[in-house]
Amino acid sequence: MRGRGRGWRWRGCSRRTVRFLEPTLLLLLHHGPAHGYTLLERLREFGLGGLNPSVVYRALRDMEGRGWISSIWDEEQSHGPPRRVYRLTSLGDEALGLWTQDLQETRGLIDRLVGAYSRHMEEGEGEHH
Amino acid sequence: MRGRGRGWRWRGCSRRTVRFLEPTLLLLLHHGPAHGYTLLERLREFGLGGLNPSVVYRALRDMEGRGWISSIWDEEQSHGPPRRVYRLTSLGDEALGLWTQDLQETRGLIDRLVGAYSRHMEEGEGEHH
DNA sequence: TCGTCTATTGACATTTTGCACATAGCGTGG
DNA sequence: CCACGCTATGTGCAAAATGTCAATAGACGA
Repeated sequence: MRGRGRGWRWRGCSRRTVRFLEPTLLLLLHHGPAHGYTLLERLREFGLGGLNPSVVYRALRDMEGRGWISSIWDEEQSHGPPRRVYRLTSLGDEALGLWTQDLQETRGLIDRLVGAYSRHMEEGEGEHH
Repeated sequence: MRGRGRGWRWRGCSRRTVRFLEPTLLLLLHHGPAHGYTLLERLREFGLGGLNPSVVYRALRDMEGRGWISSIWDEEQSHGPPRRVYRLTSLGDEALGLWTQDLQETRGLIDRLVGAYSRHMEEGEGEHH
């Protein structure tokens, strides 16, 4: 059982969600520094809700490893343990630009696919396969 | 070293490629039955070139496991070993429809992301982070 | 002090992916 | 006939990505 067998919509949250996690985080940080937990909530605005926190924190640490973002412990504290403040670096700013290009290319691909599909649906109308 | 560390464009071919492999294959088969090797070549039309054959064959077998496509050994032979002919099933036809919807949602998400990015670029012009 | 809410992190199992290689029929040149 | 190259498909495995569960930890109220 490879997990590929059953179901075309996978476990957990949709695969799509994770694919867009990093660019979305970069975008959110492009607006200004933020805490991880805050980002977690703001992700919902972009339809990336229901993500397991550790997935998000992991993404943040990975991006920090790449030098896209930097983090420090927040001085002033709220209701809880110390929080990290993440901030976009200039490298991350660049990365966001590249991601944006990449997303646009992806959109081009989707357009071609969906276009070909609907074109073929109009013409053929059911005499395929 | 998790592989996440370095480089924002991963090994092999772009990650995007694999994610669109299945819907593209379904679309190609929507036009009519075809051999695996043929599909492999036609993928280039959609910008999915440079894929390792085993990746494509694996996807085909997985999709067959899900009942989206069916295959039989081709009777007449060309220059080589026996070939399989893949054909879309009605279940696969449905799956293609669902995939198309999914792709359109994905496009919506991209639009929101790219939109937010360019909007923020126009306003702010470099006083962020 | 016990439970609950906010935050972040760690560890581990499962799944996905890429790659290298195995198999195999046919044609061709020597 | 044999080595070689081309067309086709399939296997196995290591490495990477992902999902889940649970640990840690401070503040706050009853």
